[in-house]
Amino acid sequence: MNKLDHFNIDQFQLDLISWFEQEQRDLPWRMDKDPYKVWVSEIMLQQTRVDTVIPYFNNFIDQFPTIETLAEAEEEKVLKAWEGLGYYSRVRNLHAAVKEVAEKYGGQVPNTAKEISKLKGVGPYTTGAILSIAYGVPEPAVDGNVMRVLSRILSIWDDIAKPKTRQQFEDIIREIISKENPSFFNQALMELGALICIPANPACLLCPVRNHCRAFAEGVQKELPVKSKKKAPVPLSMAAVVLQNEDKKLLIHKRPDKGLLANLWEFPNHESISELYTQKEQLSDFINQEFKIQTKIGEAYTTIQHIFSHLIWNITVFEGEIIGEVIESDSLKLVTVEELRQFTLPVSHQNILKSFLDR
DNA sequence: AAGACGTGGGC
DNA sequence: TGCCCAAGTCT
Repeated sequence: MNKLDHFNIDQFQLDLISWFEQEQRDLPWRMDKDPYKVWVSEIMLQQTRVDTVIPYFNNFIDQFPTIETLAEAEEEKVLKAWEGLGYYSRVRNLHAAVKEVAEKYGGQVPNTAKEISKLKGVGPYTTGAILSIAYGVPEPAVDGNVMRVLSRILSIWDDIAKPKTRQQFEDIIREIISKENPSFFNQALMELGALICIPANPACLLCPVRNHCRAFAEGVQKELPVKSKKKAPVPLSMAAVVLQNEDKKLLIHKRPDKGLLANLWEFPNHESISELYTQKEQLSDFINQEFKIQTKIGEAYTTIQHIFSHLIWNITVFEGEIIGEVIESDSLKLVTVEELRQFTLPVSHQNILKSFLDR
């Protein structure tokens, strides 16, 4: 039994693309088909809502309008333009990949799946999105929307959280994608998922392809897609301190270039390990050894919780003073509140700063 | 394959 | 409040 038996591919393409031509949103990355802008938008849109991305995209393109300008930009500036968007490795990978395109491809984004998919941060979805939208190549671009929409239309009950399932959807898309307009076909599927075929309470009565939809016919649209639940985030106790010197400058530290919040700046902190001695003593000992400074840590004045996708920071926030000299380095600096604006802080540490200024 | 990797919004 | 999500990729 083939899922596509009795499925009218030509009529489906027509109904879907006609709807998209009529109803698509005006979005800044739809102004033209510049492969670079398509690329930037696709990276920003990974796991991120359109409304969140719009201002970031406009600002990013203002600052880095071309491959060349981004390739030549300093990482500090590039990270700053991403501040608050999350998944920061996206922009570090984009930066590295754009440099590669500048050097290896003369500033032209390559137009084959083989070459595009080798670029850092460009996986199967983004490869298909760039190829179809910027170059009109009929390549699948299977994201969460496409899996949700297709699982309903074809009544597919495989778990879309499994990596293997995405491959199966790619195989199906290869069979039904419009060869004449793969760009609109792929975008229409995603637009439909964003506007009509939404996760909860899909607006089937407004759907341009409901006559093609098996889940709608069977009344099971709310049961699809099947998606296994993610593990709950793990709570972690942490102590952080806003340290001032005699000039009221604040001590900040640059995180390592790998892992969580890589290369972002933060206030000195560490994970609380045992109950053997107080959080304050642990923090003090850690900072003295890690940064080779002497401090007088005061009292905790607030607590801040920050929830990531996979963990929760429960941060006890202290204030304190630095005794004597600080030897600054590439990863340790003393800055005024004004100067701090140029550094990229994760939202959790932006909140620590606010709590300090408001205390 | 499954976990790491951010954040803000909706209900 | 708490949970799920939103145009995924890397290891």
